[in-house]
Amino acid sequence: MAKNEKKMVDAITPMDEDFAQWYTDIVKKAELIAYTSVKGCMVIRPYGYAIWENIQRILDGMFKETGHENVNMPMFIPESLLQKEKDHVEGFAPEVAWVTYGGNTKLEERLCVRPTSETLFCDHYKDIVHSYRDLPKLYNQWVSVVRWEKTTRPFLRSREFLWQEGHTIHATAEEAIAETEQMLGVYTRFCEESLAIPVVQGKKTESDKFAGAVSTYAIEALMHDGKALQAGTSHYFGDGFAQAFGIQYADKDNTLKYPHQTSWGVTTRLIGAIIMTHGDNNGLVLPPAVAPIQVVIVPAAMHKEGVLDKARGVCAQLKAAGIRVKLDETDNSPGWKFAEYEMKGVPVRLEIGPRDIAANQCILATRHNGEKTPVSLDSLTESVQAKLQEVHDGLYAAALENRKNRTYQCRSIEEIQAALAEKDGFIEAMWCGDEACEDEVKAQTGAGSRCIPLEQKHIADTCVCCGKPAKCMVLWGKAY
RNA sequence: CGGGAUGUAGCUCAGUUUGGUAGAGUGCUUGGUUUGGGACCAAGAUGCCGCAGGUUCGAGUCCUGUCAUCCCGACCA
Repeated sequence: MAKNEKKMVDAITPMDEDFAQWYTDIVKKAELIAYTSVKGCMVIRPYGYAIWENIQRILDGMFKETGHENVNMPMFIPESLLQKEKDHVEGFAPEVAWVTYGGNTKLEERLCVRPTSETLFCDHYKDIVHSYRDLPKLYNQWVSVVRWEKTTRPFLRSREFLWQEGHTIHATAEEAIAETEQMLGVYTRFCEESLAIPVVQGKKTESDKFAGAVSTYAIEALMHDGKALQAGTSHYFGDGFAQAFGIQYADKDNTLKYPHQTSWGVTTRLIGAIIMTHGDNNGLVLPPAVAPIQVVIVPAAMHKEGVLDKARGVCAQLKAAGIRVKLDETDNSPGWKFAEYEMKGVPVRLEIGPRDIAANQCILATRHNGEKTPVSLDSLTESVQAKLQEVHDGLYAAALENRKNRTYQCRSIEEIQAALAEKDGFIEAMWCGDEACEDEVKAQTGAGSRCIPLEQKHIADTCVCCGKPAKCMVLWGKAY
């Protein structure tokens, strides 16, 4: 026992000791990723990819429900195309990867590997949008993009990452703005209802906007270590891209007009958010909606007559009810299996042994709080389904509680410094709207502006930095 | 891109100071005993010592370069 305990401690670095190492241990030991020989490019292993597939499936359904269609753009962008919108190219140029040869032929024009696909969509919209009848186009694609980051971390910042990028084009600014807001809402619902991650919706400040956008909205989540993670973004472009790319449509009154565009995206970073929101010192903790395995069945005294048959029966029954269930029939010891599936964050574990079978029950253990309760085999499916919902609610409540405990309202830079000296977290503080103050707060506290929350609070009358009249409340925090 | 650390078996690492036959634990394979919180015994397999140069009779060990990973900053989903 003592030996076993030591092993488990060795298995993973405690969160409080070294949060970054804890994170790295989890992504490797839960078999989410493997490194490759190219910096910042990782193998997303089956267990990690299965989480992404669940994210995709749910989000894709939400996109379809709101009228979007999937398309697929090429991964190469000619340099001249990338350069059509000035702010956009300036924002992305430093981190694009280039292709200059096709086979052994030097290309006449070098091609950039897409860091994002606004330019490709615009080039296409130019050809297919001519009339108000052609609008809107509500497109999305699930692809990978490349950004040549200097420092990389699995899921949080890799050079190639998987994402979805929605690109829509509308007749009017109002419609486009409504779309931007709608998709921010979709992301918020998804994070809260499927990932059990509470988020703050807000607008980015001018300095933090997406390259080429009129306005950028984002959802911000607070990780377990008190750092902020941007979990999704939604941009309104106005007609700037349309002008740069020459996209025009004839309106009902036969005048030529520039359409208005949006784009929005979430990435595999969401998996990083799940890890850092719900994980603990025993490993990953997955929200049931995206867990590749929702229920693992661990038979005890597996060799005893009837145990395996019963376990298989239970497995089939849960599977028939649409639950993602796995029965582990390997000859590893039960203790090994407990630790293994805890590491992998499986939300619910069922233990079935001779004693349980005799009592017509099994033991149901929940990963997030370690509780074990006996449940009757007669109503097992219902019990498991109810428990999965309970787990989700418990995860969400705990994450919300953590955010609440770590959100500080500050009226001066000194108060911010004092709050962050205790523990990193979100700072709610007023801002005059001046970029110099934004920079000053970051320089003095380490906390940058995360967003201007849609839900505003009145903390004070004056800017936290310069003391001039405040325009709005800003959410500040140290960021990933 | 600056500062620091590390690359040796699938994994964690020792060996580098003082150059001389490639090591341990764990995992893996096989057989047996086990199985209600990471079981035990026995036998076996596994190495471009990150990569490229150099010094040397001889390099895991010394020198130069390079690549990757981790941490801390600046930039970013």
